[in-house]
Amino acid sequence: MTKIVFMGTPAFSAPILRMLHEEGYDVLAVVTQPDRPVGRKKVLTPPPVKEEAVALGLPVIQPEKLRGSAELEEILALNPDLVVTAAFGQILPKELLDAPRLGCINVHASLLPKYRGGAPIHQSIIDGEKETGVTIMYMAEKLDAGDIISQRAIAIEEDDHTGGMFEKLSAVGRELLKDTLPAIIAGTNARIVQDESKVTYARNISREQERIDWNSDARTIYNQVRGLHPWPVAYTTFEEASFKIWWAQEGTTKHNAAPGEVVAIHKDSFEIAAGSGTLQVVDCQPAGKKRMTAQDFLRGTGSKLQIGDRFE
RNA sequence: CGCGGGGUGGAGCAGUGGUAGCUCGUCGGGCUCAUAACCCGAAGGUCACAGGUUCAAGUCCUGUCCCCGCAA
Repeated sequence: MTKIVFMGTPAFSAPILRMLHEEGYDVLAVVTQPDRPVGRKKVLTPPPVKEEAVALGLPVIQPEKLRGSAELEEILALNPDLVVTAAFGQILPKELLDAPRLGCINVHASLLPKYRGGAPIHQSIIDGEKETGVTIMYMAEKLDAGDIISQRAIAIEEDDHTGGMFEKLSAVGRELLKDTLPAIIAGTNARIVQDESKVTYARNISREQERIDWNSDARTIYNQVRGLHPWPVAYTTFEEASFKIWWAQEGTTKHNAAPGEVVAIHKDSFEIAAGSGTLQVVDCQPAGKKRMTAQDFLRGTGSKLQIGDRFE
């Protein structure tokens, strides 16, 4: 039975771990990030992979930093045949990369060499891609640069958003890994060097990327809104305070207003002028309030909203 | 003790110390070929909690709990 050490952290990774366990692989240990303080109250919260591991009765290792740690020695001492990572969130030191007999493989949520980095799902939607997928690859010292073993593509639909794609891609990754593992273990798998000329990057989303630029065209802003939904959410500024736009669509009202101006108010939505076209806000959150439908916003806080008001 | 906004019928909000209101939803009725439209009516709130000031507190004071925006 193949001995595996699994390394992963968020909800994307948990189903993959579960699959390994259910398929009968010998998961020696699960390595995940330490419990982190979450939210305003800083409640110490275990990462989803830890909860999954505990539920499956698997040993958990949570190094603050892998390189040079006692936990690293612990992992090496387990002498796994294979290390499987999926959104682990830490760089693996070379001595670990070189250790397993079958190597270290990674499940990455993009069609490499496109979208190397920590936010491939967000970025591909923000970019308006029609297709993305999952890559299973050998890990190299350089992030997401290792040789490709297998890939599976999946469509990004018009109304897909990051949250939904996370789930879809997690399932695809789980199935693809399940289908690919036998060849990896048998040593009959493909091994394709990445075409460096086609590399693109998807760095972690910055605060600046979350802010809406009303000069952009409506399509671009829509992609940004759904690419940042449901986390970390696109925002703009209204009456000097931040204003989150949870969900929107491209509007149809014709206008020649300045970007950011309200150009239409409907019963359950309102439209803001973009560089071209309009963004029709459906779900929003004024500063200090909870998320609400545009209908609720227009009934209460936004009841004074009128044509010509300005979002910035 | 990081900064700030806020807790009022099911939802979103208003409310200047003196009878708790608005829009929507819900229920009943009406109009209509019909409707998410319109008309009439009804139910539904110990105004987050605990003290205090006052003849009188949703409103003023003090403390506690909770929610949210920003910053970490």
